[in-house]
Amino acid sequence: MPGPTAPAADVRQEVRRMGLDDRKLAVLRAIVEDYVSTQEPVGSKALVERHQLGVSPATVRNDMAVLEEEGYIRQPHTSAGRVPTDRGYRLFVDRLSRVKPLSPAERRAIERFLVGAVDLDDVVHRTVRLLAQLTRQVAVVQYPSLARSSVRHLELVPISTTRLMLVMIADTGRVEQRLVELPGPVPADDVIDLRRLANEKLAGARLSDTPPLVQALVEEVPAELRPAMTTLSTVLLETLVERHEERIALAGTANLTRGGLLDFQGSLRPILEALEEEVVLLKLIGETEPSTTRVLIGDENEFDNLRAASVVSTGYGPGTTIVGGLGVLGPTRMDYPGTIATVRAVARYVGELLAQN
Amino acid sequence: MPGPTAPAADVRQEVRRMGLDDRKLAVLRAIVEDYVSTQEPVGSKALVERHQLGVSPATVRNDMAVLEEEGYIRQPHTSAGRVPTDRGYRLFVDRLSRVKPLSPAERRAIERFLVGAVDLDDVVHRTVRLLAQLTRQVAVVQYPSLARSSVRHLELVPISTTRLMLVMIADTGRVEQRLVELPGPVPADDVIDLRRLANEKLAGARLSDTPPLVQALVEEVPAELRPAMTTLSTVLLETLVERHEERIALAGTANLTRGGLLDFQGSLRPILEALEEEVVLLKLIGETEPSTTRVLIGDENEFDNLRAASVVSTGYGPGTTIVGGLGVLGPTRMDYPGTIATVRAVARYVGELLAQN
DNA sequence: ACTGGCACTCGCTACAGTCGAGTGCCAGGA
DNA sequence: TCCTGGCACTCGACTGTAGCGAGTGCCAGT
Repeated sequence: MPGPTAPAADVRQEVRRMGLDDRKLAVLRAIVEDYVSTQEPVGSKALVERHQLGVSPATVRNDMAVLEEEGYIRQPHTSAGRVPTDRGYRLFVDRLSRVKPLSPAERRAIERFLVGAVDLDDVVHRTVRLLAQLTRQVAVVQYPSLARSSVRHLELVPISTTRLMLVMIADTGRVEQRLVELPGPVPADDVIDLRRLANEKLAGARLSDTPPLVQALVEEVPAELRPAMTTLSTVLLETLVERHEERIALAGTANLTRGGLLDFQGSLRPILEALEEEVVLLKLIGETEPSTTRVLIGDENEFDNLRAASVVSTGYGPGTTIVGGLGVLGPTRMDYPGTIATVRAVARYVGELLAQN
Repeated sequence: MPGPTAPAADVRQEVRRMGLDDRKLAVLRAIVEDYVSTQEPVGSKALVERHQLGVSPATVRNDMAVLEEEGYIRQPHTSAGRVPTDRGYRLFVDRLSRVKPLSPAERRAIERFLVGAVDLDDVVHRTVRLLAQLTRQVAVVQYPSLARSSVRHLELVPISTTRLMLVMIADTGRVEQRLVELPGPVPADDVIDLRRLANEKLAGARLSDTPPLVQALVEEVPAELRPAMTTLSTVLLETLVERHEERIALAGTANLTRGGLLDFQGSLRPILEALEEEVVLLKLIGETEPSTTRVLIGDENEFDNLRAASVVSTGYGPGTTIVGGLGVLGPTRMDYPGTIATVRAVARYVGELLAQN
């Protein structure tokens, strides 16, 4: 893979090879910008009126014909203007747009919104609502992933003689509880021992590193505590291994109805269905790559239900580490530069907030 | 207020006074049933064909005219069939319908869905999805209300010398955590004392009864622990008094798109907006009355955004106590008997499940 | 290589006409 | 008194036609 600056040059070259000179790219940029703001197919005449292209509509038409042939734009109907294709948006995002700086008002909104959060739940809920409000789209925030957290403390609360509540507090602020059915009655003193032993061994460890530690723990434990510790460790491991434990917050679904029924080809159904599936959401924003912002446009998306949507997502976390993902989902006809800027900014602020705790 | 059987007789009498004999009621019932299943205005001819009314279309037309005059049905257009009004649905629900018994398949689905829940979160999530799936509508489940819970255990986990994580475990299974900023450094031994004292005083108490206990706790505590206990108690009380702490789970929003755009007069916007507001949801299903099932039809609803929707809700809890509410939201054109039956059944199963823990 | 001109396409809107479901009303019959 | 068959009427849904206009592709000219 080439270095970080190479791809732009590559793209430029490749684009050139296709016969797209700078003016044609300017035309594409103008089409995307106009279409995003007006939501109507844009024609050659309107284009030259609203942008200083320095050429006549006829010339623009010729450029448009080339752009269409290359698959960057298309005509909804023969007698209509042009609309960007997913490929057109992709080129726009990669080559033709600069990330918009946030307005001071937006910065203020972010800060005001996030201060005063008392709780991880609170932070996540505020974040997701903020993101939905600023981008006017559907926002998704993943809770800090357990896999990337460390154990801060394990607590065992007796419910009855054969039942414990296991509470795990992670350094990211997440708190998970599990009911543990013990194989037999365990006296209160033994519970204290179990807790002490477990904390000595596991506190501070990254959750992903615990399986061998838990294994050792079970083996080292005094014989009379062995059965209890075994069930305990089973539950504990399931809490870690099972990635079902990822949690997600969602907000702004009402924003899907903006722009009437034009976006999403008239039916919100598939979108709403996809948003109900945690697995789908996790794949969308659960960052796999480095900390770069990811933009998935239309059919680049792996889920059929989301073919009419775009997703902008990024990772967040204290400092430079990443503990979870967040992002927004909207129509392919989306203000990419603005959305990308907002998503990044919110992720950064949340990261700072987490770093303070 | 009259006894439990009186209202029906009252309604019958009042209805009679309006000149609605049994046949007219049968016509209304038939209209509601047909309209609910076909989603199209129902005419006199179709009615006599599909139901054994024993009279001619003309007679039915006369009855319809009366029903319309009384406000139970209306015509969308002059040359169309009749559609029930909110008032018509109300009469139907109160007088003309029996709660449908659940099918064995549904009972099995409920049982299968709810066994194997490991966690309160798990129970709530499974429940809300189950409810959405069975009723094919939007389901809402309130977590067990803190106000109706008792303290099972308080845990204090040191984060740093001046920071504690306060974890409260309630008997309903809810676990709440709060970060506590102490006024000054507190040694580890003192934290243990704080925990012991707090648990001695508060464990077992209903949360609504704790304010005086917390007050006493602060006063009784040794002087050197006083400042820490004071901040602790502040946080604790805010966790209880602030009813912001109610939590809600939601599922099935995709079901809003069933029935095309006919339901909800063409726009999901107001509905989706309402569903984003926790306060609204709580008012909807947070049961105020006794354990009876509540049905709110159309404009009986206090929120303008939900004028086109109906809500069926009830309380749930272990045994006969009630710790939270659950329900569904759908179009006024809804299978009320079936929905009511399902909501009740799910609430009962969840109650049993909670009773086991 | 760009531009003005021109013929062409085709979606959108308005309008007129037909069809048919459904109604209200009335006179006659049980 | 209540029900019924018959009949005229209403009006939404659908169809077909025509004109408009935005927008295009192409071509000849500079």
